[in-house]
Amino acid sequence: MSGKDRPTDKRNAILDAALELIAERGFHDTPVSMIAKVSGVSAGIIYHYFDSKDELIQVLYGEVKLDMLRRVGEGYSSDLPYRERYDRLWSNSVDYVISHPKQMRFLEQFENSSYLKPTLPHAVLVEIERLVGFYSAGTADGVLKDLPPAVLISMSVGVAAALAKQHVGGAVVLDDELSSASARACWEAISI
Amino acid sequence: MSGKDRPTDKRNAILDAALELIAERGFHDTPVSMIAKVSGVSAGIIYHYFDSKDELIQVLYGEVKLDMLRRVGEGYSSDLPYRERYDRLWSNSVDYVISHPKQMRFLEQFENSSYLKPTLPHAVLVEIERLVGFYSAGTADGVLKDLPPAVLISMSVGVAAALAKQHVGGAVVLDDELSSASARACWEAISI
Amino acid sequence: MSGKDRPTDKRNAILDAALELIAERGFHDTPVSMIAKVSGVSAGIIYHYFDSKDELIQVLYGEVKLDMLRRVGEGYSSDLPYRERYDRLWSNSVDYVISHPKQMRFLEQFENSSYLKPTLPHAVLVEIERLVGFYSAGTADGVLKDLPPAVLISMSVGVAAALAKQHVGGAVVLDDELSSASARACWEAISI
Amino acid sequence: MSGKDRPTDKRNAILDAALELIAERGFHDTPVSMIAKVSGVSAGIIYHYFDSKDELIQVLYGEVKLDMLRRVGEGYSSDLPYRERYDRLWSNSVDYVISHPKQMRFLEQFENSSYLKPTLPHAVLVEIERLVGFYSAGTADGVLKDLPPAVLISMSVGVAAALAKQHVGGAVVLDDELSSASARACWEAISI
DNA sequence: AATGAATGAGCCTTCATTCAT
DNA sequence: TATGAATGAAGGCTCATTCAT
Repeated sequence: MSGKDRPTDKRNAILDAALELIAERGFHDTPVSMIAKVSGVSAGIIYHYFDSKDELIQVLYGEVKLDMLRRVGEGYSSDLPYRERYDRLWSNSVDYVISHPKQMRFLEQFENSSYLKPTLPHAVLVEIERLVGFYSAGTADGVLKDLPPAVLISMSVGVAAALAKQHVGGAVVLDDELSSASARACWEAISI
Repeated sequence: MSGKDRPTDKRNAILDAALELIAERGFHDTPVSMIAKVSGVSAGIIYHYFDSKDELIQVLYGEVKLDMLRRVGEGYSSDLPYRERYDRLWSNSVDYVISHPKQMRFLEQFENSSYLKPTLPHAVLVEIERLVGFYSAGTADGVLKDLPPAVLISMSVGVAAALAKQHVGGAVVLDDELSSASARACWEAISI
Repeated sequence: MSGKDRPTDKRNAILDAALELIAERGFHDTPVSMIAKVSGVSAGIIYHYFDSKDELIQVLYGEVKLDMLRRVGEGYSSDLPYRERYDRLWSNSVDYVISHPKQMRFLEQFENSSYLKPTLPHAVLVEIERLVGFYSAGTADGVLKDLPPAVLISMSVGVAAALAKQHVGGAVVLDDELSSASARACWEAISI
Repeated sequence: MSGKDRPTDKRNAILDAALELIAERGFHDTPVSMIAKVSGVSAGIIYHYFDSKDELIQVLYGEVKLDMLRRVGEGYSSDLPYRERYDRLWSNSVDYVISHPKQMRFLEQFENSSYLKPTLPHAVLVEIERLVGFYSAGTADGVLKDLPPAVLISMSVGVAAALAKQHVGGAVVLDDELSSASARACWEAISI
């Protein structure tokens, strides 16, 4: 450990504490003072790094959302056959949701709240483009049905995320076998 | 309409105003005083009908959720063939989501907030049982895949709701044709 | 039970409930609505019998205080020797305090609150005069010390009440023996 | 005095204002906002120094009660003869009550309210022990009557306080002469 | 950069009182 | 007389934000 914290460490500590607290308690049961205490900084300094509580949350959303999309797209290569790429997307989605419950709680709260803004950060849009690209290419190549990418996404990655969420909630046990069977079923929905 | 309000009218006015305001502004930008003003009652009387703001919201959730589930299950009869029943569920879901945006905004906010309680009202559970019944019977009759009902639900009604939500948000235009095509695709996912 | 309550019954029920509740919970944790509920009447009707919560409490004070003074002065006769009259006052005081804890709690709260008004009801003043009369006559007859009656009262009845209060609170056990011994001691203080 | 307030000054300003206001207006006619205004601070900061209005009042009670007991016990030495020590306690009590009417109003309100808790702060108990010690030693040494200390206290210091209270209220004029005469009378009550 | 005391607006809730019935 | 729904003025408390140090 270096003798003095780099400023970025403090900033990250704030964001980490905010994520953890908001995931567990919600936006409005998470005062700035509590974020300060948990992250080991003073309340005042938070306003040095962020203009307001609102901006802190927006920034946090951007970072978490981007990280999520990148992990879902990880190891993805347009060299692979569609079916294999699909499986990759599916399992990445399931893995992310199951292993990042705090992030998911945060994202869901955010996206269903009035914090959500109509415009997404550019980097996030780029990742979404990549995802859409897979589906539109699949359609163009005659492998996937001729449905809008948004629809195909809902029928595949969307279902994967929904199932993983239910696994976290205890409503179903999504072991490898059930996950594969579900992936196969959804492939029937989207493929020709 | 009689000249005098029945007490139930005032109660309903409060619930209606709360639904509208919370859907648009969120729980925490909706002070009780604002609910009072919009529903045309005094702030104090709200506490005559409900123990607290929290309880008001819980009651509202129970009513809205129950109404939604009933509308989704409407016109449903076990005499019909599975495919027709499925179509019914699909279009009911799409119709409800598209025609009840306030309710949906409210439900989503609630279910992704710390207001959500682990136990649902009995009447709601009954409706959920009905829905689950369709899928488990389908599996037992060899019409639907041998997957847990919760999984089949996510692959069908869940997708319908997701698409309708995107329609409301403007991301896709879910006309009858696209809806039917999507329903057909999802049927491929869940049927044998 | 007669077929209809006489109004005075309802009024008394209100006063009784108020006494009980205020003694236990204090003035400000005793809403009018609670007095109504405990006394089995509606909140509105209380304002038929009393102008305000304040007046209700003033009336209650007057009644309780008068009753207390009368019981303390009970069986008192100017025919008896001073010492016997003194013993009577002493034991009446002790008895009242011990057997009327609610009344005492109420009186003490009232007399140490801003409810207390500088002027007492006439009937109460009359009773106080009787008491003062005993002491001033005693002084005039050369039996009691030449001290103001108020001082002699504090040294006798006042002490009796204080001891009884401590008995109720559990700080001392004021059995007959201790009571007599204490009465004797105080007699030494006030008598010549 | 330095130009900047030490934090303790603000805390004391709050306690002083609370004492003054509560003594004059009672607990429930003394909003926190009024304490803030009179003490020259914002309403919010009071909750930085105290958890709640209730705790503020409890702390205030502890401080006032302790100060009172210490002043009553001032200049007291077990080297002095009992009679002189008694005189000291008597005059200290009278002086305190007469010169601290706000404190007395506050203490009486508090001790006759539901704020009173069964357990006293340790420092207060220590002072009470000292007082009790005087009386039990007096009894052991055969100077005072064989009565429980609590009883002897009521017959002496208790009477002194009662008389001083009446002086403040205007019911008697407790000049030095009357005070001495009363002290002498009570000494007859408690001494052998 | 950093602290944390301080501010003050606003929120949920209570409750004495009124009034239509 | 009697009810209890309704009102509306406070009150206690929280918390995002500022600022002196």
